[in-house]
Amino acid sequence: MNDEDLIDELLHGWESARPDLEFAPMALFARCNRFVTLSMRQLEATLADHELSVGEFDVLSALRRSGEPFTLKPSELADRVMVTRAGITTRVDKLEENGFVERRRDPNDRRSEPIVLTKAGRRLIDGALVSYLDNQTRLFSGLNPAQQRQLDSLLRRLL
Amino acid sequence: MNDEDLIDELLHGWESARPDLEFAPMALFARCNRFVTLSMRQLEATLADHELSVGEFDVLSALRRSGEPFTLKPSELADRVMVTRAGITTRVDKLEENGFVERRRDPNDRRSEPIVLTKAGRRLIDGALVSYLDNQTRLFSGLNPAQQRQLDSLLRRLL
DNA sequence: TCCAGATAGTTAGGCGTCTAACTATACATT
DNA sequence: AATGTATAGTTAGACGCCTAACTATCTGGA
Repeated sequence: MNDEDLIDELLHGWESARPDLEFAPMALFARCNRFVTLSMRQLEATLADHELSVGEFDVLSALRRSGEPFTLKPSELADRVMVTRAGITTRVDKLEENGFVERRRDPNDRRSEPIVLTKAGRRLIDGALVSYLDNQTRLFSGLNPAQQRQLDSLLRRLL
Repeated sequence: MNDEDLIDELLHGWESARPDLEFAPMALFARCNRFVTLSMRQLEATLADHELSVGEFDVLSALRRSGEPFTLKPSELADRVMVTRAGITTRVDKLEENGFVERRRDPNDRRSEPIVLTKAGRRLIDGALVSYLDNQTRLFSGLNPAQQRQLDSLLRRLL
């Protein structure tokens, strides 16, 4: 039984239990959700080859794409990675322990602890990025370029 | 700054940091992910009006659409709700505590503990279902029916 | 200058899920 | 019938995120 069947089964179950209601939007969302969930699992497996969790990858990514000097404050990271500051604290704890980032001091504001990507961190993210992009490309390989643009435009409308 | 901006910013950040790589699929997935995440938050808020978590709603749903006598074994629930059995145990614990389901005994197999929807549970799910469907309909209200069919067909291809 | 309120980050505690180990029961083979 | 293996469900412990409370520091107005 594949995923298609599972969601169709959900739909048919409801339609026979409550023929008075309209379930198409529910099934549509279920498919979105399922796609994202399955994709995240693949992503986790891909990044595990680099001994990175998705959360850690996201932090290193934000630092990497911020450009020289690859430094962001925890609050900036929280905004970009869309996680609370508490979440950033624990991710940075682990990354620092493994030597991929360092906490510095801001001479102008002693409350602030800028996070900087180390050389090892940069090597790691640059390597993992290639695997990540390969994976994302593969996710959508069932769609031709025109269909990918179509999906993108539908999602933009939804957001 | 809305979500569109956030993902476009992600894309532009990468494109200037690594102009040698192709980031369109990454951005496409980011949009899928963001849509699902935001939608789940709305769903949580909607179901909170009925004092239900999404997880509990899923369990009651599976029982409701299984039809008379609204009974499923934990292992069947786990398959349909796509959660491990351990997860079902804790959800059922809470639902049972609140009187929405009951654990019965299977005379043919004493290992098995069929879960049955109570009258109160049925009232609850039938009420919450309407809110849930309203919410899902609203999620996709930015798309016309043809666009919704288009999205559905793209997702089917992806899964 | 001093203090009230804002802000940066961490810590504590809770929630929901997972995996793995465990208990109880059923079944199949001899 | 006895025993080894499979199956149903629960429990234990870890993980990662959240919210809320906390500490330290900064800033603007009396």
